[in-house]
Amino acid sequence: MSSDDQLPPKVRLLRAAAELLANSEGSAVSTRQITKLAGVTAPTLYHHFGDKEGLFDAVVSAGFEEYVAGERDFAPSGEPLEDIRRMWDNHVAFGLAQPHLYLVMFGNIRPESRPAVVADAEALLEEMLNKAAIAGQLNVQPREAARSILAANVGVTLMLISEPVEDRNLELSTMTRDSMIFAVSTETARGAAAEDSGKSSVVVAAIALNAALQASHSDQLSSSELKLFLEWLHRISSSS
Amino acid sequence: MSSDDQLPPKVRLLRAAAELLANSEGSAVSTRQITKLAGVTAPTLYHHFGDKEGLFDAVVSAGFEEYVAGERDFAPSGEPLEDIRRMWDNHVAFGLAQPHLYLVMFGNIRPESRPAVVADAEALLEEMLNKAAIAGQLNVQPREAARSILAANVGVTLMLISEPVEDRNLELSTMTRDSMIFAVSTETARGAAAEDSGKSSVVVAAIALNAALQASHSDQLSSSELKLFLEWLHRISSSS
DNA sequence: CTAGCACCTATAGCGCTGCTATATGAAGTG
DNA sequence: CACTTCATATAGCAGCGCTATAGGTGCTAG
Repeated sequence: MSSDDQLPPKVRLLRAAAELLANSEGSAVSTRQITKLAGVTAPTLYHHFGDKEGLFDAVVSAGFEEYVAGERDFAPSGEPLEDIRRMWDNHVAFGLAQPHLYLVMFGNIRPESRPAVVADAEALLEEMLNKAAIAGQLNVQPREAARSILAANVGVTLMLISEPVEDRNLELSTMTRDSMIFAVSTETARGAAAEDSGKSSVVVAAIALNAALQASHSDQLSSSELKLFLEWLHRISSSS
Repeated sequence: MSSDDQLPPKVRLLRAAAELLANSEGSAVSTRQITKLAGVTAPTLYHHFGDKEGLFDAVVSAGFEEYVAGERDFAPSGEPLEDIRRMWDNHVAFGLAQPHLYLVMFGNIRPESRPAVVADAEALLEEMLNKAAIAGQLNVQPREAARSILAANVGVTLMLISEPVEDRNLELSTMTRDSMIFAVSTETARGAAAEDSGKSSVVVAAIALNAALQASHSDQLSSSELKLFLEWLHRISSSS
């Protein structure tokens, strides 16, 4: 109907879907709205994308690259934990800027069906947490920390989206963010404590070494040795 | 069609909706399924509940009382923070036991539309956090803590629901739970491994682990394993 | 040049959805 | 009995995701 009759229908469908997803206020977006705006008919949509979810996945993966670009751009500050904070804030900002797209990406939850985008976001976080682990700043396994932080990050973002705009208080985000990061990190921004009741420095060091070994393949050990070594390392770093 | 033709249609509709919501696997629940199971026709539903969402709200508020009952029953342990942990676990357990009902309650997120059940759950948490605050165990305002903890709690539960049953790792829950509670509390139970924040590498991490292992005897490895482990550690830490 | 083929798009419509205009029955009240 | 009020049913609307079928388009082989 409108957007650039020159472009191929596939692109027009993508743009129409993205536009409707970005601007639709509350109600759902139908295939008929999309095809009408794109100036094509239904079978064209299903020829190119299989079904509605396929089209949405395509829109999401485009939106995800935008998200990833935001996550990666201002990453290397030298302080991994500070970068984690920025990734958290960027995640929330993305969700609030494009709530409908965000809801399609992270809010469309069904039992036992894990969207690919969640795994990607998790990997992104884990990557950064690995750097923190290498720097000895992590208290737990990077993978577990990534899952935990992402779950809280999504929970906060969903809660903020569901609130009326005027009530949205970003302090909820920063507070939860710092709580999570503080809890998984070795930061001591709090009244000092003895090491008798928490993780020992052995565990912290083992986690750091584990992450460092996986980041830069050391050739000091043969592959079979390394395998056993890593297993022992895991055993040590998994002990409470 | 089945359930107790004696009962008034309103109750039969509620039970049918609850049953379908509990047993439906993946796909959505339609009004036709509900009315057929209840043995009534469509206008009856709309006469009593206004629309589909009204019926679901009614089911939810019944389910919520079940949820609240679980939250309140084993509450007064004398340790408010311990009670918060139980409320968290009960929340997750409820979500995993009745995922579809939970998704209707907490996962049906739309921009600027806050379900009543969220506010109720928040109030429940805040009430308990107030006790912690009175006992001087709280670091932040109970209201803020409740919002933050609930957001993380919902985020974790949604993430667990979206995972395949066999992959569900409740450690994600306990870890996030303790992170949140620890961060808002005045508890000082942490193993502080104060680390010079110099750039760590494989070597530095290996040296740190080596030192830490010798300082505190880890019993995760047998003595022979430990001997070989230390040798490899030495090989790594002497490289480059 | 034409035949064949692969790709893309449109017409028309199926079965489903949430919902309702209208009508009928039942129950209580003057 | 007449009247009102509440509760249920018949029948159907507009919208949904999706598709069987057919036709148009452009490329390549003979």
